[in-house]
Amino acid sequence: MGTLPPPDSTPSRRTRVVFFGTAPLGIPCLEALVRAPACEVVAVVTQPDRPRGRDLRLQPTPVKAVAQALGLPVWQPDRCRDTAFLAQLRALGPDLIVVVAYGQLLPPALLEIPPHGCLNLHASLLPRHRGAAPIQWALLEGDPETGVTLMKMDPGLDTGDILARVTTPIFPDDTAQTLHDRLAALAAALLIQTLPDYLAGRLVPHPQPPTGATYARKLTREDGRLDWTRPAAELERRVRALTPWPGAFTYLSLAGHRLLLKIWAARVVPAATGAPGTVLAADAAGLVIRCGADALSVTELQREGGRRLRAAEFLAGHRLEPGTRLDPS
RNA sequence: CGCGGGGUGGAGCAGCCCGGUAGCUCGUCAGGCUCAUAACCUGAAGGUCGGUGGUUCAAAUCCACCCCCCGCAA
Repeated sequence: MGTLPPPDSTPSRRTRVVFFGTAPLGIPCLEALVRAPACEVVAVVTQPDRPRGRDLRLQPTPVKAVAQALGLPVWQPDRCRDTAFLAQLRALGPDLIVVVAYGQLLPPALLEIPPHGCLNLHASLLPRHRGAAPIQWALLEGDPETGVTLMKMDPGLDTGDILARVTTPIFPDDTAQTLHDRLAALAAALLIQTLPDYLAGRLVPHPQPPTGATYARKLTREDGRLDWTRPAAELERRVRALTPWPGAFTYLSLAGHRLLLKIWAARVVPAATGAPGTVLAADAAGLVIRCGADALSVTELQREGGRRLRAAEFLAGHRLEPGTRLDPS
């Protein structure tokens, strides 16, 4: 592997970029890099195919599917710290690595490969919500706003120096899906706007503030279980934070057995009486369930085996009398 | 062979085990009631019960294969 000439000495040469990404969040960034005239995406690194879907068949990652459609070379090392992979990457001679939702920590030996270093786009206002699920945790905690941070990667988990960031308000009806899509688009725009200045050395990296760091741990299916003793406002946020995955759910006893009930949309309505988990009303306007404080009017739901239905449609086929208890222990 | 649920008038469901007249909650249409209404009352239209084959005097229902949808799991 020869020494790369300084970028300034060959201004007409396109920047050789290797893109690391797995989840859909990175797709707009990848597409933007491919469109950028000053960049050449020389390879895409993504996680190995994993069994997914109803038959547990091996499926490509979302980023891989897009990369293949774009005709880009795709690499899928089991572990990106393996020396064989590092050698392969080094041989490619990237000027820059861009990482978005890749899913593995990059070792120092990898971070040192590109002359311009490794940039990461993270879907939060760092140092808040470092980690795997920043979008969901911003919603869960009721943050008034969130955003995307572009940082120069260091060996820590989302601890690198900040190069740029953009904020967006969290709207009352935002779900993890809508917020994700907005942040993904913002990330792509931020990357493309910032890249020329960064490559020209005109950006000063700022260390992350020493306080305010939180860790947004990965969600599990059990995080979706609604605890009716919690206040309705909190449960409403949880519904939006876990839509579409892993999904908020509860249980309903129907015809003698326990039925999984996914809650897709709900709003808070005032209520002062009734035990938590009790159905207060069930009509076309919604399925009103008493919570620890106030009540949740479920407007969209889905029983196991069934499709997603509006409350009125669901109730047309399922008799639900006021007084019914959900998720009985 | 990862586990499981389901496809029944326009929507959502019951009926299927124990074959024999197509049911419920809505919607639609017509009429009635009402100052009025998405409310209420009466009536009507609308279904080759996902497809193909089999068993049977007779299949939504039992058997075989196929197509499609969904939950778990990832």
